[in-house]
Amino acid sequence: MEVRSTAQRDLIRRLFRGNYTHPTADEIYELARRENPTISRGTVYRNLNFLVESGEILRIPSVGGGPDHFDVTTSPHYHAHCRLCGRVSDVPLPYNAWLSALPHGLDFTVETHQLMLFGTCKSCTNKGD
Amino acid sequence: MEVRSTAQRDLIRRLFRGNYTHPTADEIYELARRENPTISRGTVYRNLNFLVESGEILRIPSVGGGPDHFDVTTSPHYHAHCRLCGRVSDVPLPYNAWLSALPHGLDFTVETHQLMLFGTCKSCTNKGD
DNA sequence: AATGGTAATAGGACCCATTACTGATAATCG
DNA sequence: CGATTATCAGTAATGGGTCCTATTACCATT
Repeated sequence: MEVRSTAQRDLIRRLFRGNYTHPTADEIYELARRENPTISRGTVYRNLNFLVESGEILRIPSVGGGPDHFDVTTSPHYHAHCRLCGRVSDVPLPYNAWLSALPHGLDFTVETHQLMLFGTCKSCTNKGD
Repeated sequence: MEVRSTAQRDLIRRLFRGNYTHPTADEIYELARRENPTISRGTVYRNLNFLVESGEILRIPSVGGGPDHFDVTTSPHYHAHCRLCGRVSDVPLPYNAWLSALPHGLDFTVETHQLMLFGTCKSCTNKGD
């Protein structure tokens, strides 16, 4: 299937360049609307899925109902979720670090895994609990 | 606030006794309806929340859109999610095992964490991919 | 430059899991 | 027993996301 370059797709790509804030689909939608007020939510979702498929960005699946986040850093790594501001940040813990600790003889074939820390980020802590 | 004992709450409690299948709210709803056909979804959700609050069961938050699962085993532990049948099983990896590996000087105060393995469970593997 | 084929779009309907609201029912206390 | 009010059944509403339909935009070819 031929892949076309469109203004909307390129806009979304640009919104990610140098953006390490792990935005949600809705945040991307709001940013995109500032430059293209008629862009639709469907287009944002479709292109985020496309960019994840093509390996340009990473999806950080929600844990427990909230929205998914997206990440320009495509090498797999872990994330921390601030339960006060809802923002997601990177955790400099080597991926697969603990997987070697997995017991053998598990009745389960592991393909991937997801680790998420929950707590309070620096800036929320500083603002006073 | 006074806590009352009701048939619906006790029924849901009973459905968990000896049930290590990590059911979803909907699975509990279907089981409950076999004994009490007029029980409502709202009641199931309300009581699952109640039982989680009171520490009688554990909520396993969904990762990536699916429904939450619930667990009679209340001591924290890890889970594996079969992406074929959707069932959740326990992983005998000591909780907090890897947390000691966390780098110090993180700009984040960790309160809890969630680890989920994704892959294929034994019975789905046996059924042939 | 116009054309055909088809990818991608805007906008909205729809889906799923869950929560919130609204009387009605019933468990507990006095 | 009767009053209080937690809990209930039933339904509407919510939030995040997908899917559908008509329309538009891209691009290779004449």
